[in-house]
Amino acid sequence: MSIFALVDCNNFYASCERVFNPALEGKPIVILSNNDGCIIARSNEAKALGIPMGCPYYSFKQIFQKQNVEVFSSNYELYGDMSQRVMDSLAEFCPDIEVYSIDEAFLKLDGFKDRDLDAFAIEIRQKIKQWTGIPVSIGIGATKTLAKMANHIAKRHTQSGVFNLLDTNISEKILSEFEVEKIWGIASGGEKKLKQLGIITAKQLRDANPKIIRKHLTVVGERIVYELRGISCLPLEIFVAPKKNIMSSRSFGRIVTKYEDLEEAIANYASRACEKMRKEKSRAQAVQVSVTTNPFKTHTKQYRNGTMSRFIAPTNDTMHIISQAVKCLKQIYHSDYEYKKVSVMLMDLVSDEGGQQDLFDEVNYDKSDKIMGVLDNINLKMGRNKLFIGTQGIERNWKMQRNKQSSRFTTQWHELLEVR
DNA sequence: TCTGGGGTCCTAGGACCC
DNA sequence: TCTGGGGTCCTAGGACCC
Repeated sequence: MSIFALVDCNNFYASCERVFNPALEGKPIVILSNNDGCIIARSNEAKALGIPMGCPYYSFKQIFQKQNVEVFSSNYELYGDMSQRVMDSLAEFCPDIEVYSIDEAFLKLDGFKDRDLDAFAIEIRQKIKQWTGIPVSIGIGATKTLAKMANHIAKRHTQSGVFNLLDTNISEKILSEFEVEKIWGIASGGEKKLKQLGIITAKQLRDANPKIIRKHLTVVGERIVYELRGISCLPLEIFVAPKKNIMSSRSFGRIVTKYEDLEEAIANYASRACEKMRKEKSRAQAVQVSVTTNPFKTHTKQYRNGTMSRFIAPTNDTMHIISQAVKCLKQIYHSDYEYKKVSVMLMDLVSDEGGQQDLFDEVNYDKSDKIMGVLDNINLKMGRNKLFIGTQGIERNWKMQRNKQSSRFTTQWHELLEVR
């Protein structure tokens, strides 16, 4: 039998804000999405006030003022760096680590069977807090799905922040009380189908016929059944799989109708996506551009469309990709809509080393790679977008709003925390 | 006034082949 | 009247995750 642990940072974004601003301790905090649109993270105190996840900020503004809720725009530079610190710290304890998301990691504890796992988890938790300032919860189980479940319990129903589902006596009781929709991988669609089959608890799902579950929830659901039985179907993925697609998309800070503004935005998103792609050491084989109006403004004319351009050979050249993206935009742009969002997706990524060269060797990567290297180096040293392609424009008045951002304490010298 | 961004995996169905 | 069988590849769309 395997042993998995899921380590999950508590209210991660809110906790990051607190590390550098201890006065926030005990206060309700919310963090907003890009454009200060939605609530995407809440401290426990904010949750206790009944502020739902994903709700629009404007509809709660007054409540926030009345209840003295601290509001922050999202600060991904800070959160990303704090995440790195947490993950590096975890790796000190266990070499078999899968970084699952910005605030979660799976550990495989098979090599620690002889230890008191609860005590070990409590030690990890205490050290992470000491080294990074971030509180975490740890769930332990025989599969990833069970470790997730254990973490859910750890976060809500324990003082220690640690919960272990390996003990069968405990797990029987927990599974019989655990609602099926809280299981990792079961969302509202699956919940509905399971309820029609009379399955309400995790225990019922575990004991259901896997073939019948597969019929209704595909192989994904069947795997969950086995995972609940302690049979691991989802292995630890230590090596980060190279990305297959890279997307850059952003809602606008205001309504945009002019073609020129959209073109600027597309060029900027394409440029950003290309940077990410080169960092991954990949090249794309196609680019897809999509545009959409604001779906919440139901009284205005709605429009959404996208189109794709395939390249002759894989490329990560910003200039080439911008020009292709702009061609796509021209195909789908109509002047009579109010646009809210555009996106650029680089698709079918392949490694930039070796790999397939163009059949007729028309593509000479050397020159392009040199130019892109210079571009990336300058922007790395001098700051994002110091050097950019003309199409990206200068005014960028479509840009998103982010008015309540905290300092990037850990990644920018001029934003270091000052102690007076 | 005002509603995020970025991914993955799976399946069904069409196109095409022999 | 009546029209095979089996396979692969690709794509769009759905579902789900954080």
